[in-house]
Amino acid sequence: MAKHIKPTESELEILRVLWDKGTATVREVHEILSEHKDAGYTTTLKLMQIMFEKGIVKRDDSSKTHIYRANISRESTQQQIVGKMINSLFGGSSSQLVMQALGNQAPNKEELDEIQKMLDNLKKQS
Amino acid sequence: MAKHIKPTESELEILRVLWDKGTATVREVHEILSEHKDAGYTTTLKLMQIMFEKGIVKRDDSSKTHIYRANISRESTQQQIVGKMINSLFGGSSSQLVMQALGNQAPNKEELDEIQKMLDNLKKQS
DNA sequence: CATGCTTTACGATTTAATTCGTAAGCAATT
DNA sequence: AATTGCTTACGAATTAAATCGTAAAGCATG
Repeated sequence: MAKHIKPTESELEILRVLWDKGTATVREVHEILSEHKDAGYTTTLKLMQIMFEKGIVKRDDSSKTHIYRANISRESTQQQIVGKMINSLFGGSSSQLVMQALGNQAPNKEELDEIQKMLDNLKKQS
Repeated sequence: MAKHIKPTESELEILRVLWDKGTATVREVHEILSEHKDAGYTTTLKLMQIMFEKGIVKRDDSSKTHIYRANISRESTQQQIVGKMINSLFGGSSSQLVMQALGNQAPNKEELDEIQKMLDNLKKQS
């Protein structure tokens, strides 16, 4: 059932907004993106139209101002991209990626506990 | 001092070969790549020439057949890409990435122990 | 209903990545 | 020395992503 779709970098930026907000108009997405990025309104519009053609987003066009929402989940997209990276950059070893991520940017106490819990579970199974 | 270089997907494939072998000729890289990918020899050559111009690889051209080696380390490249992904896809939370990676593809016993060791260290510090 | 503001649609351009054809050089072999 | 087979160099074509300009349509308000 996993969508075989690889969002580009720009598409990912838009998806993040949609994932956060649930639904959004082009204007709303553009406002948020333009805080950190500098591109014209029609650029964002065009990107979202292309994403619609690709099936990455859905839209409600019953009123003039269309309302967009993501059509692929954050989780499946994360999984797809992380899985790909494990293979392409870490020779298939997820633990290498985990080590790198942990060394990179240490999580706080709560997060550590959460990871510990996950680890305990995996240990039981192995 | 981190190189501000973002290898493309194809460049990463070549880097992986160079990281594994240490040094390699275009022919050697191409042989390995063509096991899984289908592109002509001159394509690989051109890519490696471009990588040389960008400074991603070094080469010894003292003999006719040039000998290439990576000019950015596997570790720093991993760090760069993982860091970027944590921000772009996991809202800056490395633990989210870790959870995703662990759920994605469970490590074996030895790897779990290694992760546990790392986790213990981080806990001490926090 | 005219004006102005916002929207979508869409073509065109730009930029970057990938691919390949062809030429030229060099070395070994005939 | 000609042939063969490898190499690099390099221009050019292709493909994909991102950007933007312009036009047309909808809608509110004077």
